Amino acid sequence: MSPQARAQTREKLLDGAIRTLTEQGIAKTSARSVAAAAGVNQALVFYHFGSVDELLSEACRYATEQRVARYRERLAGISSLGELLAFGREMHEEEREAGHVAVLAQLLAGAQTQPRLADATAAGLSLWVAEVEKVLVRVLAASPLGEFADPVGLARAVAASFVGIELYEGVDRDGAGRALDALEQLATVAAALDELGPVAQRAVRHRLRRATRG
Amino acid sequence: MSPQARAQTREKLLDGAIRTLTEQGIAKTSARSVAAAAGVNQALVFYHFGSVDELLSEACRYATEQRVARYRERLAGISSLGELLAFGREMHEEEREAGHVAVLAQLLAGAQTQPRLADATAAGLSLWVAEVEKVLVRVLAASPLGEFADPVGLARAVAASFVGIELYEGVDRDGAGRALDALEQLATVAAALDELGPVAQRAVRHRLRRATRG
DNA sequence: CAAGTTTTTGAGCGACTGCTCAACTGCCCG
DNA sequence: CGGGCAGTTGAGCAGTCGCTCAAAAACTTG
Repeated sequence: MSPQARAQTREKLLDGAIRTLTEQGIAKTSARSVAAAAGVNQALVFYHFGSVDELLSEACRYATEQRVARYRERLAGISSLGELLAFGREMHEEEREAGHVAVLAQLLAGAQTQPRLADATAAGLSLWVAEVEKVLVRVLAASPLGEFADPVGLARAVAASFVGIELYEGVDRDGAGRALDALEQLATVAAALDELGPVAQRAVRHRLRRATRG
Repeated sequence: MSPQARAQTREKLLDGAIRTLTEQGIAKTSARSVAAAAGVNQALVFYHFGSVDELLSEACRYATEQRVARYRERLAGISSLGELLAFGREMHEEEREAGHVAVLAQLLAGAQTQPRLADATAAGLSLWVAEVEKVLVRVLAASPLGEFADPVGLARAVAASFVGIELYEGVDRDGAGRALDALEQLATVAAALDELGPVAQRAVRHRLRRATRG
């Protein structure tokens, strides 16, 4: 067998794992169902990855790295909270059928009781967190009110919340849409605060300093 | 058998389902594992509920109604975003071992491909959404800036985000804690805006009106 | 072409799944 | 006391699970 064949089969299995995870859910993702989605024999899961958990761990990394790399440029162009939210929405719609983000939601659910999977999922999610953090650092640095928020914590909150909203969308698409609308509206409000005149700006900053000192 | 015995066994199974769901995850929740946690025979799952899915659906409703009823009074006393976030954190810590909220996260993950479960989960989550919405309506009505936010959408965003942060906590407790810190800080900022003097208040409102009109 | 290595396969193991069922228990009512 | 019945049980069925393994197939090298 050629060395490319090995990589090809591994890739088929990784893609099959991601498709199965998003189409059938973590509960129905098995060596046989993944192999069927990949169009190969189920024994190859164990030949190439050793165990199902290991395959899922690598699939998590594979899917996340792929997506992060794909969107890195667009993320680099984001300069406001509104744009960040709009980006999240667009990316989610683009990838809906491929489900490369929902993978994380399914794996997070499965990871609650499987330490091996928990590590891989945490690592995968942290790739997104790191990207969001970069954006937030930039956005907050550009905002006169940026000093009143913690980009590190917010990046985690944004990434985790997105996972939750994604799961919610699976059972109530309209509700999830309205939730995203409300958040975008909130981002608009935040942006408007940045554009206050100098007098109002100073009053706001003064009040915020007093409030966040105690 | 007395009619109370029937209700007793059902309750044992419902509690067993919730415990299994949170301790083992959706993937390892089966008629036998739930029955073992409940201390009864596995056949009773089918005698009393007809199927495992039906048991999980009822367990979702059972757990959510129980929790919402238990916290309704405290929710009624909340009058700011900061208090709402602090409440979420407290409730989560109180129930960590019982896991009555994490149930929703596990069920949401399982519901992505099981329509029967999706309905029950959506219904369960909507109980929380309704409570959060009441709080938000009150909080926003009391805030001079309340008109610039949509309580219906925000309630859904808050509830879904909480589910996501809960899942995130399962793989990175410190990260989740920092995320909650950042959100509380943000709530402090929002509260501070409410307490601006009349001149700054008017400037802010004027700017927000212009920004959210377009 | 033959020998050797890597990859792929189908069959099969024990354990588990959802679910059924005949048999059994304990209670109410005649 | 004796049916009748709600509730409970363990055994068992067909199917899937993770995983193993010997053998076949595909490819590389001499």
